[in-house]
Amino acid sequence: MDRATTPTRPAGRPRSSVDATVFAATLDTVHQLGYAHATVDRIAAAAGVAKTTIYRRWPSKGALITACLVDAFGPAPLTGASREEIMSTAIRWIAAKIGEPGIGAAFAGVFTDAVNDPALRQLLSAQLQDPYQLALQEALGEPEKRVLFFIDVVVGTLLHRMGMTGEPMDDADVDALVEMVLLTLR
Amino acid sequence: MDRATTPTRPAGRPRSSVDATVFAATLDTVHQLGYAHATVDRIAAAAGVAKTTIYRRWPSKGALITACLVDAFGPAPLTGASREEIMSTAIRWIAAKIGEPGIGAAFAGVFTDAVNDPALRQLLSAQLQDPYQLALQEALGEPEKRVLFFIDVVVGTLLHRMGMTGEPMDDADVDALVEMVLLTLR
DNA sequence: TTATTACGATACTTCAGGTATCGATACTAG
DNA sequence: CTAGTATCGATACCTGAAGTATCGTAATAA
Repeated sequence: MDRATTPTRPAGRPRSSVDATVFAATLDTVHQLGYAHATVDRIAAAAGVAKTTIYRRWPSKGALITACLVDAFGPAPLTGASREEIMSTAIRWIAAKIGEPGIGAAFAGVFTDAVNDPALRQLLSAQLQDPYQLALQEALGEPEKRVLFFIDVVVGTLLHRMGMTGEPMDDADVDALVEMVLLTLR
Repeated sequence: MDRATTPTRPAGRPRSSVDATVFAATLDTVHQLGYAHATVDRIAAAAGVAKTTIYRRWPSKGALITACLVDAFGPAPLTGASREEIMSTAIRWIAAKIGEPGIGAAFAGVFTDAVNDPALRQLLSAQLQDPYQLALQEALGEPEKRVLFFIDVVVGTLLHRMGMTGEPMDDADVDALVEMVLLTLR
């Protein structure tokens, strides 16, 4: 196991750097078994790590999944010559991400858990939604309320399709979604 | 307790008609405690009924919630002089329903459960989505794929807002949603 | 060498969905 | 009025999963 090498290393045994391994095992397990059956025990086993090690890093399953999604999404590509192009690129990017194996199910699952867990809802909002919302606000020059509305529309639509069919939205419908949002953005 | 009076009553003690009581207790419990803490035990207690009685009528918590929602929604008001008016009326109707105490949380919760339970997903689709989808297809004269897309957009958006904020969407944003869908419908 | 901290393993607690059992009750049929 | 049948409430139980506690062992700094 490789180690975390910090400039000022504190005393004691250093934490083994297992984040990447655990994230990969998490997505893999969710992909294969679904969110509900992807227990922390199974994720730990798949990562070759003890369950206690996971709970030392993330305080709950929801927090683990959230961190995993933040890692998987990375920064949004808010590129384009116009606001329309930026919005179009962003929608297609999130649609593609949600279509990746494990990510859509993990997203729908943690969202679902968050509905009845205010602490998790706040975490999800702060870690996953706020950064993209702020970046979009900046890139589009739209007020917060309007950007939040667009996020509800795009992410809600994609997750609803994923939840009802078990499959990510096909390209034709993603095109329709882009078109619909652009008509309103203009 | 009043009884179910069937024309040809079968032998044995007749079932007490508790559906309405149980549905009311279900929405009330979900409203007060949230979906996850609204356990079948608590719902049964609130309805003044044994848990076994509930499981004799509905095979799972998901099935109970689904039946409860079907009962709460009732038939959609697909009225209006034009397709635009029909769509507008339908969107405002479902938005208002999801805003009623307990219904939004119950909907989000059972949707959430369905993501990882194919049997429940099929039940939810058959009992809750298909009737409205078919009626909309008929009323709007749009192909199935397009109606399904509209349902994903409208319901997905409303549930995402409900899930992320804990509050139903306000009137201004429902207006924006109607406007957005109508721009695409035209 | 010692103090400190993380590690894996394992047992445990809590809670919720769902099942099984049982005596009591409300009917129908004769 | 009696026998048969199916439901009722109550209760105990099983299973699975999140999260906690404990403990001996391993890795590092001083």
